[in-house]
Amino acid sequence: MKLTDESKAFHYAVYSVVTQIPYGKVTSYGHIAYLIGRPQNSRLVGQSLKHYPEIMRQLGENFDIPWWRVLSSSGAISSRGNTSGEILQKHKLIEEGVEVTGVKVNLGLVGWFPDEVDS
DNA sequence: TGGGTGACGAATT
DNA sequence: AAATTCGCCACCC
Repeated sequence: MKLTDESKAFHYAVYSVVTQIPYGKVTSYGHIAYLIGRPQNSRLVGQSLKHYPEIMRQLGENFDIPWWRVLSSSGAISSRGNTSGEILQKHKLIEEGVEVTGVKVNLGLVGWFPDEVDS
């Protein structure tokens, strides 16, 4: 995974937003893309989270981020081919008091969709 | 370099 | 309510 200056900026922006999601709340890939001014790049937000351990290493950062608070716009835990990551995400959410029925959460209840965030 | 891909989203069945 | 369809676009061969 190679990082250009451009993609580094993107990843930093993503992580800045993800770290601001409150405990017990969730948001969507698309809303993160919106908040960082790249509304057409929701898929790239997913890729960023998928590879975040290596990306953070390459960026020289070592903090962890609450990736489990990011869901699809329908409130469902996104499928990624193997179930272990999804199971873990569900457990992490339940752990912080979020009700998960099947793979879904009630966004009206625990959704976090601000119009802007701190930069 | 062109085409397949995807932790997506909105609209449409 | 759930599955399909289609648009999207950076990334990676």
